[in-house]
Amino acid sequence: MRTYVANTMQQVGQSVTVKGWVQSRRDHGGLIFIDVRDHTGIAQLAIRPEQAQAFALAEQLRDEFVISATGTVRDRAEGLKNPHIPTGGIEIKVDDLTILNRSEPLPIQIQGEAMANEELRLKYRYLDLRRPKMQATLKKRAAFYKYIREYMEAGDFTEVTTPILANSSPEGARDFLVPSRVHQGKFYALPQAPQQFKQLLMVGGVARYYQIATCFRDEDPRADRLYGDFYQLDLEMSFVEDGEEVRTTMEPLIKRLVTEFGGKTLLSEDIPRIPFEEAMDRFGSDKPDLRFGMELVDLKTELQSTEFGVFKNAACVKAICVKSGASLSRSQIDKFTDTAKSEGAGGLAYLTFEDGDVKSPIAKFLKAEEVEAIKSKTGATDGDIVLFGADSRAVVNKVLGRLRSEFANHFELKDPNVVALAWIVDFPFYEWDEKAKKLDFGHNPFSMPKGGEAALVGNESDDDKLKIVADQYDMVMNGYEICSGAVRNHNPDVMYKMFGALGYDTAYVDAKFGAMINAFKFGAPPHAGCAFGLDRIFMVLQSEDNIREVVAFPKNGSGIDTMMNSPTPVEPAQLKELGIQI
RNA sequence: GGAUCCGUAGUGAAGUGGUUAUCACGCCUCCCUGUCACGGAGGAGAUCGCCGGUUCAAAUCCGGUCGGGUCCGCCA
Repeated sequence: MRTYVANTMQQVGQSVTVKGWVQSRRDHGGLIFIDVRDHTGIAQLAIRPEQAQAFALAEQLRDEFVISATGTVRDRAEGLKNPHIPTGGIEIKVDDLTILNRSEPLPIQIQGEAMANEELRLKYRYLDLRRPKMQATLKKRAAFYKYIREYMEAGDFTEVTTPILANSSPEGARDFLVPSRVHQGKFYALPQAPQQFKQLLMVGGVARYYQIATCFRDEDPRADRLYGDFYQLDLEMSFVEDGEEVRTTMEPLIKRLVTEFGGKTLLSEDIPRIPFEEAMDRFGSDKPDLRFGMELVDLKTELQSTEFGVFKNAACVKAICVKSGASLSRSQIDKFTDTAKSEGAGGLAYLTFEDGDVKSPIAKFLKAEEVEAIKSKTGATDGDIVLFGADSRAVVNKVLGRLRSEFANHFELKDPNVVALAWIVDFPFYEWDEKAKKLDFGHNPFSMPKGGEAALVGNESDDDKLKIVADQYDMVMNGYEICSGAVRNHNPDVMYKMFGALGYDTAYVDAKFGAMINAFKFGAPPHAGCAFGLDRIFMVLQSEDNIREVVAFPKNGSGIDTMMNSPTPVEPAQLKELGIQI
């Protein structure tokens, strides 16, 4: 029978068999030590020439050979103990050794810190997973799911699985299409989210639904966004009064995941509700990191009569004050300027307050009282730097919002042990699509406008429509969007009107969302819900800044699985059977 | 689709125009009875991602290309 390495400590004086991998071999000529590793830890084997067969085999061992060793557990003498590992007080005097499998030298290092070369780690992920940190991550993730399920079950949510072979949906992300052999020329699509199914469950009388759902999106990845498939805690509740009911139902879970499960500290037990417009004004982002201040300050009023052209001609002038930022070197400021430009800024104007004086390339364009007003409004004191954005409101927010985050990184203001949560509410229903020069849905076309059908009355112009607020909410965790939800539109008439406002007629809505719109005609209860991005939440809880670190087999940044070599071409015969030509 | 950074033995790194490209780990041979990232002696292993250009001379400078990271677009 096999004894786990971690349990050998309790078996002193007894014979045990341990099985695992060779972590290291220390061959002293007449005495060989083997560190054997299993999923519970590392223990030392001692093999002497008296056990001739075992000794001969031990001489052949190399790193990562798979072995079984039987021997007696015994206490180590004083001075021979290893304080660095839990089993350091004992060792196993081996009588019998078996090589279960051999191993070539590993193409990656699995001891110590993770290698910088992620490409190789992913190609040999099955080896990378032997790393204790990765082992711990997989176990922790299983516990994470269990914790969530227990909360949902206790909250009277019913887990329902929904189809993986679903329909292509015209809005949103690019679909993964799946050809049908039986119905040639027709395609399924992998669900970007179980959105329509869960709403149909509401119509079907499921009071509270949840699912740890696999979602599929064929969009370019980011450090915090996986390519291809990822996991959401998807949920929906019927007969809710408003979005607040969903938020207060789910908020305790997230708080407990942060504290009880994740062992981190909440910035505040009180989770703020911040309207979208306010978030954009104060933080320049709809997913602000609230662990630090450095809020955007509007200076248009203070600078209304300025002669400085850059400020005078801009629709919007805002600034952020970076505490102790006067210490930044010229080249550091140049780097932040490049960042600002990449976000659409023409440049990056700034004022440095140092030695009771103000220093800046633009100081000569500003009147003394203007500098004073800026200093006062931004709260700048000696040693600070104030940086400006002057452009359209959208550009200013984007630039300063990005800089706010970058400066926080630079000055290490993001405490990794603290988690700041916020609900961003009241998203605009429609957005102006600058490329297409027309209105489009902001977030989710299935949301209820705040005020219901009445919100649409009298709003004929694009400007009016842009003011319509959706009953939509995101949860934000340390600057990451971790949840998106809404009170859904369960009224077919309102649905037709919301699409109609963008020029889509009834026939279009019926064609694209026929099942749902039809279902809503048969007594659909009011309902609301949301979906939490589980990979991303887990990433933050694990203090990782790359989401691939918390996933067993992620695709790389090009959407390729270099380990399995997918995607791959397929046999012509397979294509023919599906009626597909490339 | 765009921007930007990176690419040097199996692995991780050093090397910013000039002898035979340096180091650590790993690998091979030998020695070693208390190590624990054991130690000692010796050895093999790199057309410096690829192609082209500049130069008397290129890992190094320039252009292109391929691969990877990050960001923008995109992600209802």
